[in-house]
Amino acid sequence: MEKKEHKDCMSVLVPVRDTLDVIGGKWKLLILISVWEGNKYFREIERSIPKLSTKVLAKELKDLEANKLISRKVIDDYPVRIEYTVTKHTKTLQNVIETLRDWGMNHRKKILGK
Amino acid sequence: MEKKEHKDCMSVLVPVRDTLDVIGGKWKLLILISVWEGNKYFREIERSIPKLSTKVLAKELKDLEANKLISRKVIDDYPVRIEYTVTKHTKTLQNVIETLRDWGMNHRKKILGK
DNA sequence: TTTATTGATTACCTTTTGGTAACTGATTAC
DNA sequence: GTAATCAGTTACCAAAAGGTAATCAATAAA
Repeated sequence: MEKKEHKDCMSVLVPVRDTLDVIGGKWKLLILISVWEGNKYFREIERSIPKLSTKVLAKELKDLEANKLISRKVIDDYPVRIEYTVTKHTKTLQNVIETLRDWGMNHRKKILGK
Repeated sequence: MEKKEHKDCMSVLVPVRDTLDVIGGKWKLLILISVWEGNKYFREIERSIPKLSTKVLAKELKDLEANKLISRKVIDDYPVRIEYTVTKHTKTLQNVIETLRDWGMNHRKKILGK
């Protein structure tokens, strides 16, 4: 048997990578949860997450908006206000977050001793 | 209401981050699945994943071993062989991978049209 | 008039990550 | 003797990510 048969692992890995690209990274989930909790305005979100810079927040909000996990509404008040909120699609992440949390808690026990 | 009450989102985020640190990144899951499928030796794993460099593989295997997701066994044959295998702990990732895959598939539909 | 706030953008720099190629010592095949 | 394979390591360089600070126009308060 010279050559190995390979399972089609790409049909699993591609969507897994999609998910990790969308919610992975240092700030994405932090920002999502801040907005989820009710922080609506740029500065409000910025102040709610220590060490998060303006530049990175602006970029991450764009990414999240492109993935329909954040909606950006322009409010035409005296000073133009921008309102960020989570979407119906964001709520579908609940299960993902819980699964990652549960595995992480179990893993921590495994690694740092029972 | 000047100050907001904040939920304890850290009790969720810390274990979620743990999980993402362990299986996130460009190569970790790819390597894990390659070994899972039966690739046992360093060069064998390296060749099974296009574009993966020796240096990165060596580093990632160390990380995965530190997290008990890969076991490294030295076989004292004529040329010393090293055998990599997945562990019982690796198998507990099945559920996580499936959850990420399912969300990713659903997300793809959402973003790239119904 | 000066200062502060709003939601950002830009230039610049540092840190992290990743990739290339050469090389290690041991062994086996030619 | 020469070449190749094993499991890596090392030095060097390039790309990506991330942080800092200044700046923007609009408005409102002091």
